[in-house]
Amino acid sequence: MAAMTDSAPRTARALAREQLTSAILDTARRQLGEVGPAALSVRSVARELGMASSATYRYFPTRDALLTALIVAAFDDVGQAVEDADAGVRRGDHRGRWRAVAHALRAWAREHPHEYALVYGSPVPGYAAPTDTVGPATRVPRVLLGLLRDAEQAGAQPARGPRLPAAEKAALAPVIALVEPPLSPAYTVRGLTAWATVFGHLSLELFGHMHNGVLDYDAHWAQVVDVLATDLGLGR
Amino acid sequence: MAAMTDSAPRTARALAREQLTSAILDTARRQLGEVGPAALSVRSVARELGMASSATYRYFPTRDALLTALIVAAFDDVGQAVEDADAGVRRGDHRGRWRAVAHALRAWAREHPHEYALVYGSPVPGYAAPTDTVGPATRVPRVLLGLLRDAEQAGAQPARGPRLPAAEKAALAPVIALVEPPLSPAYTVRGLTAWATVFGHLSLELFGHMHNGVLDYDAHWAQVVDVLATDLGLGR
DNA sequence: TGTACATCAGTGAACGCGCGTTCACTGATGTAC
DNA sequence: TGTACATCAGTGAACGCGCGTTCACTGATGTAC
Repeated sequence: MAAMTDSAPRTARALAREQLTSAILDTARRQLGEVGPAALSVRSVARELGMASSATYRYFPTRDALLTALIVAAFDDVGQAVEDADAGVRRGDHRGRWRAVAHALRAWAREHPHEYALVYGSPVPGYAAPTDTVGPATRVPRVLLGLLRDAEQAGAQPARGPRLPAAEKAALAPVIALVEPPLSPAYTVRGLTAWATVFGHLSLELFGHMHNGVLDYDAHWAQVVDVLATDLGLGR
Repeated sequence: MAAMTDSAPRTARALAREQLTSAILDTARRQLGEVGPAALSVRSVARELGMASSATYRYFPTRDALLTALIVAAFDDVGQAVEDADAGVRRGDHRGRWRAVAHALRAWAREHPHEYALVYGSPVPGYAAPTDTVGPATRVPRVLLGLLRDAEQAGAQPARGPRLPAAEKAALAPVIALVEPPLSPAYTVRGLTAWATVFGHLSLELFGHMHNGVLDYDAHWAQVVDVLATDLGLGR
């Protein structure tokens, strides 16, 4: 008679299913952190959980489905970390927000190098990402764009750059439209450039291409983030 | 009596060995271009060449050795392309050189996406690069640094940025020392940042992370290269 | 120039491995009456 | 509340595959005298 607390799992079965699903996901995630995306195997996950490998097929119909779930989880994880970092800084402190976001992104990448590689590294051979991953993938860019929009609304101006051809303005339409009110094209170009710089630095650092050039990644990263903040015309 | 033209291969055996070695390498390269680094297999290369898989072990003692040779070849290939591009422009035209170099780099990456992934993407699982790859890997950075040094010697100045802490100057010592006379730290920071931007852009583009944001990669790339040229204080 | 021996290239079979996925099955849980 | 049937979860064996690498071998090429 009293209304049930009817969130999804009501029966014992549904509850068990929910738990095992996330147990599989957690284990897969742990193993991913050890062997990397290409070597992730259904059998080995099942082995660690002490179940028959065929049993996992009740939960993920295919290895690709498991990978997709991991990708979504990784995007959500980094998205959350970045959103939290952004939320922890006073709205008007745009440079502070940028720093916090950049720091959170790098910290996440260094703590989860294989997950970073899974979502931002070379594509996993034979795997084609379904559209489910698109939404979670935009969380990080949204934070960055939102912060730039706030800065621009507050009167910030990016460093001067070359003129913007009409072709380039047209090319950027989808990004520009991601936030409301929309970013100016000039700001968008700077934002995309900074975005590339950040991911370029992280990839070069994580994949070992700076070993012979830079002695102190922390110091250099801080400097790069500050250079970008200046180019983006963020406060201070 | 007449002095022999004694470059390395004199006997029929040595000649055959040289030819088969490069036949294996070429085939491996072709297959790499189709399946990517992680899926590259000794057996499949041998199959395509019509030889027993065990025979390849006379030439490359291990799969890793084959991968290493491919990595070196890829670095040399892109290094050559970039050096040629640089050499094709009048020395004093620093912006032109930068553009040519950037264009060559992207063209190479787009023509050889799997080789790009091999050398600049996520590490191949279970593979540890030996020191043989270090030399070829520096060809591209050397071109970039050389061009920046020329620009700086000619009086170019990078866009203003934040002050450089002593820790950062120290961190950059190895890069700074790569060219003679050495680059200023401020210029080095800008150079490294541009380097990260370029590779970040290429990785995001090649690995499909710009699909939903940018409509015209060519236009956007041209713009990014120009923005970087401006930030690097290169002519025009 | 010819012979005897050493070196090398290539073969095919085999070892041992792990993988993704399917299938017929048993037993437990849920549902309708 | 109890019974009959349907649904689901988990098992273990099996299929078929491809991989890296080793090994004993045969036959060709090179070298020393």
